[in-house]
Amino acid sequence: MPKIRALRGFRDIYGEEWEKFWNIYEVFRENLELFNFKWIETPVLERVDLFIRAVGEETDIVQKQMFLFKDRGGRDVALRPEGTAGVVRAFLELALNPPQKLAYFGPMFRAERPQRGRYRQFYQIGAEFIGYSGYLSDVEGVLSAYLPVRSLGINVEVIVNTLGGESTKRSYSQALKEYLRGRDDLCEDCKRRRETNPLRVLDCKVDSHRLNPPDILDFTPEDVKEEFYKTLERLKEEGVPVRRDKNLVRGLDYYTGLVFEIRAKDMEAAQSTVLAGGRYDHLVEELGGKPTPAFGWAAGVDRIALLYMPDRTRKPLYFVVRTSEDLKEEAFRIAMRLRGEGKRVDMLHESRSLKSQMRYANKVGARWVIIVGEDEYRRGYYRIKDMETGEEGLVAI
RNA sequence: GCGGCCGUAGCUCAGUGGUUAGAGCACCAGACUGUGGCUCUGGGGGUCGCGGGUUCGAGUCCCGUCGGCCGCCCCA
Repeated sequence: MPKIRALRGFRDIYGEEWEKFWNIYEVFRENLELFNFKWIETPVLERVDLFIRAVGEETDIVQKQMFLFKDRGGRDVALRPEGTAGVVRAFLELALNPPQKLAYFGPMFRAERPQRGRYRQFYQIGAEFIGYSGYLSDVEGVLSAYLPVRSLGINVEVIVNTLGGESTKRSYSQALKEYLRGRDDLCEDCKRRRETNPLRVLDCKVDSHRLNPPDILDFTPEDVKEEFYKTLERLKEEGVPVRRDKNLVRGLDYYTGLVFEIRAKDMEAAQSTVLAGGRYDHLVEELGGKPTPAFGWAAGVDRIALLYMPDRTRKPLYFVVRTSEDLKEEAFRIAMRLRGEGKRVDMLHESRSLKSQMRYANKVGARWVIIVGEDEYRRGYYRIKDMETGEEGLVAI
């Protein structure tokens, strides 16, 4: 029989990596608890219109990366490519009153070409501040993202920029196009991009262009600009390693104001962005709610797992072995009794020689081996061996 | 979606078109029978990713396909 393999870009998360995922989630959970977040789990499958409206018709995510199909009722559905749309939909559907801080953790799906730190099913931890406006909520939003990452001990920097607002975005985009048209020293990709997606030219990896494009801040209203500077200052005061990059842009249409990325310093550029987000003041309205300001971010768990080394402190392992198969039941009883005392205990069930059981106990890292032996058992004892010192002692059953 | 590199044992890999495809590690079992690690000995395990083609003969050459990595695109 030919083996059935996982689909391209889909994978099994197992053992040590699963442990990492869970630890990363725990650290985020503890940190978000400090901000009084509520947790929410929304469906993996939604009507495709939700994402078209939320993420943007013209984005690559919607144009070519969604897993799309018709369900049995003929509805057009999609596996969620990101988390914000579903959370905002739920916010409206559950008729929650703003303000709300909602956090989530789960798989997202995008049909991209997979590579390291990029999978077709990937995991995000995200947080949404719905019904929050003002620069302090921008500050709180970035802090709620930075603190958990810092707790994980990852060496990062925070990069921020502002998109100013709807009208700013448009007029800036126009000005940028005109600026780029006048240049013939761009790479081939950028020459194409300057018409289709001029903002993208700004973070082109080919830095030989030596561009000096117009700054979006010059197109931003004074009050928004002031708040942006205040945000930057407050973040520095809070000890966040933050800097502005006027070329930072985000791929989702719904962002309106502050945008930010958290980048790992010890990682190749392709995987270095481990978390990103920003302000989206029009999305709630776009999905049929009242005008509601909001801010959110999502962390890429798969990428964080590449950087995070857990200080795994598991309980020491007790391993129960027996000298003959007749004592298997008794060994099992002892194992369960120790588990009842909260100890981590394991044993083999197949019949193997004592030597083989010992070898196995050693391999799986047992700290202590409980030896259930015939002689001792008759006298009402079992033997306990310290696998580090080799010392043995008798314990009454 | 585009381009490049790659695919041989569980893992890392070797294998000038020519017998029954190898190594190290890992695994299993023994080494004067109730005790792990070290050493020694032995053993199991491979449709050479999959499918075609060329050839007397293909792991080796060609095509396709699937998968991985890297770059692009894009993004967490």
